Amino acid sequence: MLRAAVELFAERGFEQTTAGDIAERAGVTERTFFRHFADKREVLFDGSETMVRTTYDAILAAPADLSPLDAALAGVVAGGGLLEDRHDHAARRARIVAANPSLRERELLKLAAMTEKTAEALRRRGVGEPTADLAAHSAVTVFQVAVAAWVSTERPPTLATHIAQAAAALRSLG
Amino acid sequence: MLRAAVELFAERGFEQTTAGDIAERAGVTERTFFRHFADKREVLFDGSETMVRTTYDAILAAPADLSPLDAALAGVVAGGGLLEDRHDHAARRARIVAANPSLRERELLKLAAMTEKTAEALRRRGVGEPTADLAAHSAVTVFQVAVAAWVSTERPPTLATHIAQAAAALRSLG
DNA sequence: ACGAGCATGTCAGTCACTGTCATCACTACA
DNA sequence: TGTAGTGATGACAGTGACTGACATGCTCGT
Repeated sequence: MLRAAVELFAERGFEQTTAGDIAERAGVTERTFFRHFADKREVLFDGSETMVRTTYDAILAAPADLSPLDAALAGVVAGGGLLEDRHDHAARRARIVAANPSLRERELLKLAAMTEKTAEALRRRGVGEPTADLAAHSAVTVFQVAVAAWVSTERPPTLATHIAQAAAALRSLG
Repeated sequence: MLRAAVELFAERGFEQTTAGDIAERAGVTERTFFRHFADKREVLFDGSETMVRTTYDAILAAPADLSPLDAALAGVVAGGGLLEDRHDHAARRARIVAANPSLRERELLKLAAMTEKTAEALRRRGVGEPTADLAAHSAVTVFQVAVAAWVSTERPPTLATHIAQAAAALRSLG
């Protein structure tokens, strides 16, 4: 079902694929498609819940002496680890998402969820209100920029490397 | 039409208001509603195009010796200036948006557009690729955090003040 | 008066998504 | 072994967001 959707999106594009098309190729009914995915877009964001949780847990598990920003970055490195061995799939997916505004929208919502959870984790580490928010935003921004660079490279270094580079660039903003 | 929509959203909520309802209260047809707004959500993001352009222009007009981040911040201060004397309206709008995930989504898309335009302006100032992206993201994050704080206060200081505070907090992240 | 252009109304159609009910496989348990 | 409960699926009808096509009326320059 998930595979059917990605195939069709890649072949005809997102808009040109109806929920019925996906269901048909997957051998189920349109109705059951919507029982598994809240809406058509969600198909492309299946693992995001897991990634957010991984990030959250990693922040709580990080050494207590890390700065808020470093703890948050440790989190997104852990979350990004889930993508590490799926570069091809991530790149294909990124191409589909980039081609459709409503999918970009959904992606931004997922990243916002990641930001919120990251801030929450930082707060549980005792970080104060405005700092937690800003550090979370910064870390997720780094993640976003790093992923974009990572997927747009043919035979890239690890995503973690990209994250480290982006983080360094961020710090040198002054 | 715009007023009709905001009223209805505030009264019954976004989902409980159909496009037909809005059109009816505005004294037009549903069809003409969709001629003026690309979709139902766009009603709440009417001025965003203007704000982005204002931000963009301000960055290009900023003193040449400002750092990338400072130039970007000058931009969002100028963009935010458009809201300065509409605090009540902004707060009402923020409440509606916060209550609906699909509206949050759209808001994030608008902020992403602002980020992109900001990065583009920085590049036109000669800022390099990764730096421009990160500075733009940081400035828009500051803007976002500042607006959130601004609208949630009864008789707040200016939005510009909030932006300055958030920017200071960002810099002290290390 | 006349034609161009532009906003609006009308109508039919597509598609995302939802509520409801029936069916069917599987499991627990008497 | 029979049976009641549970969960996944199918079938079907309905709502509402949006679109395309065509007709009508208004305004403005000539």
